[in-house]
Amino acid sequence: MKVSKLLGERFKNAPSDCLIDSHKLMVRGGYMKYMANGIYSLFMPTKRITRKIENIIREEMDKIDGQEVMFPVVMPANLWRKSGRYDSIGSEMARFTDRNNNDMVLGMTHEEAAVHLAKDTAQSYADYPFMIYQIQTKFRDEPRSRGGLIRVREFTMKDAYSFHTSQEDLEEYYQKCFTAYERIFKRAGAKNVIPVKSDSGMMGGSVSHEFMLLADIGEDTLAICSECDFKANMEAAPCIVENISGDVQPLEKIFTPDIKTIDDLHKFLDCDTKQFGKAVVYQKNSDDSYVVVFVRGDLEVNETKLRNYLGVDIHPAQDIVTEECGIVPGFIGPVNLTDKAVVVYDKSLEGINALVCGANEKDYHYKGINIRRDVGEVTYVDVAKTFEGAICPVCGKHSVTIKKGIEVGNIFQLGTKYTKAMNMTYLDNKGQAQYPIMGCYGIGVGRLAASICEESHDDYGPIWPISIAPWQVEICNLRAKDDNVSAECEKLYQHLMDLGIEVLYDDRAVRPGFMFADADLFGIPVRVVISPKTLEKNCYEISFRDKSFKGEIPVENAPAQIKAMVEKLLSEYNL
RNA sequence: CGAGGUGUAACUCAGUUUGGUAGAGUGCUUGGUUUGGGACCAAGAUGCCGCAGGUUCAAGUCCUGUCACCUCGACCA
Repeated sequence: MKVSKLLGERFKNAPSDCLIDSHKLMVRGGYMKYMANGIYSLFMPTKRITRKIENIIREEMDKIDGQEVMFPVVMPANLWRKSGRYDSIGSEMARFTDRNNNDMVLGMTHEEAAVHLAKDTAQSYADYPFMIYQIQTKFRDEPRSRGGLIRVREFTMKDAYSFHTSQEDLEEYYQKCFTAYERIFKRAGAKNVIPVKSDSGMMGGSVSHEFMLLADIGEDTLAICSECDFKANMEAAPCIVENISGDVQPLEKIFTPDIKTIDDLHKFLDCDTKQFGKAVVYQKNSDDSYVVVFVRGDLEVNETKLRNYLGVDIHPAQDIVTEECGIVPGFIGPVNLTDKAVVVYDKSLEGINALVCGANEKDYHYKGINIRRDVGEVTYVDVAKTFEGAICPVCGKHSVTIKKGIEVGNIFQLGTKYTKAMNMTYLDNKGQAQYPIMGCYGIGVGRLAASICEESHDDYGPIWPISIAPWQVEICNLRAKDDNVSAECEKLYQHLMDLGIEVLYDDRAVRPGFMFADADLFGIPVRVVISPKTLEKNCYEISFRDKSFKGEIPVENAPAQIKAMVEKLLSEYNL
């Protein structure tokens, strides 16, 4: 490809909306063009990158016996009614009616389609297990997209669905897929991708992992043990703390005028926040009834864990009217609390002998609360957010660290939710009808490309790993108006292409600085510079985008040498 | 959905307070001089000033409404 004909403008200033490096560089480098909120067109370099990522994914999926298929983007609502998700999913699913007034949806995930496709053709246990996958456009009407390709509404995703006749078989395949994912990310040149245990939602019992590319701009928070293998999404991470029991004290009501927050109370009483019981109020989405959660004063509530424990959806309480519910905001405590609310005690309070909590009365708190003595036997559950320095739930050391990550892939043991809902069965070897057990496995292709840019760039542009780089070699013609130089460039360009190398040739008559700035934005691993200067010495100048190599090679035999370099670079990504 | 902010050229932005010919830099076109890290000179093209309504002799500027986008939060199958 010649740069003079390549569509896509590269410029110095990124639009002010671009807040993260990968977004800035990919807009500045002519990789993508904004069309609407969360919707982008992609220029040729990006298409080439994502195609390479897709091919890596394809190869790895095929290796674990995946069958590539294609589901429709537009599906009838009735299919989604069968699984119940037409109603349970909110406005992130795009819906419309066709000319006959049938309800239709745009695919945001394809469990229903996968079951629909497989259901009538996999009726015997002998057909199992199998996995089908596709690489296709999804549309999810996200409340808010951000970060360029990191979080968009329309995106390309590889989604895979496996079907099994036993949980053991699913688990075995799940592990294979896990390994395949690790290979995919390595081969694509993503250096810092780690698998973490993730929240499996309210279905219970299911196992799922997310593959997280560690990056400060990541939207997910991860709890990672610095001593052992424990890695989990914050949402799913147990919070384990050491409680200081302290001495048993008498219950004492104290006057705390207008002291409503833990912070105020801490200043007022001058004691450790670990001795406070913090109350956080939620409401059930279903009927707005109240849920009061008590956690240790220095901790926060993990709403995902709370949601899972309650088994219903909740939201933070709004506009609490004491007269109606008996809850006194700012002064909530376990003693004499209204019975109208569901009360949840976090494990962090277990065993503390004397707590400071609200007295459920304006301007009063209790000191010396002993839950067993003053409230009775209660159940303690883990609903607190873990934190930097918390105790690792696996190795037991104070070694939890908190990091940010971008979710680039996830794998999930689905179970029979969809096969049951859509009545997909097979006959086992005893002639009994059974529901297949499913797993599902996703990778966001564009997000992965942007994430790799995020972790692999400098101030001047992306540094693409050669396995996914839009081209392997860029030729910079430093003097396009010089016939000699141009002829030499053209010759090398043709020669390298004949050798099967992907070449971008910058044939424009622009100043060197301009050309180098663009080359940095292209981020192509190997750069060949040809100018009157280099030809005088009868050589080309070669440099690597990651600055790991710079040198000159003689003109004769250059194509073979360049090919060898490319192959050596590629070999680092061949697993 | 809540709070805040922004809409003027392909990009960055000025102009809005105090109404009076639509601006700058970058990019683009043409010609020339240049040529190893975003050159210089000259000439040019590019605007529904988000949209609608209103006030006014006159609206980018004031008023009302509306839409879009951005940030934080909520949400995230």
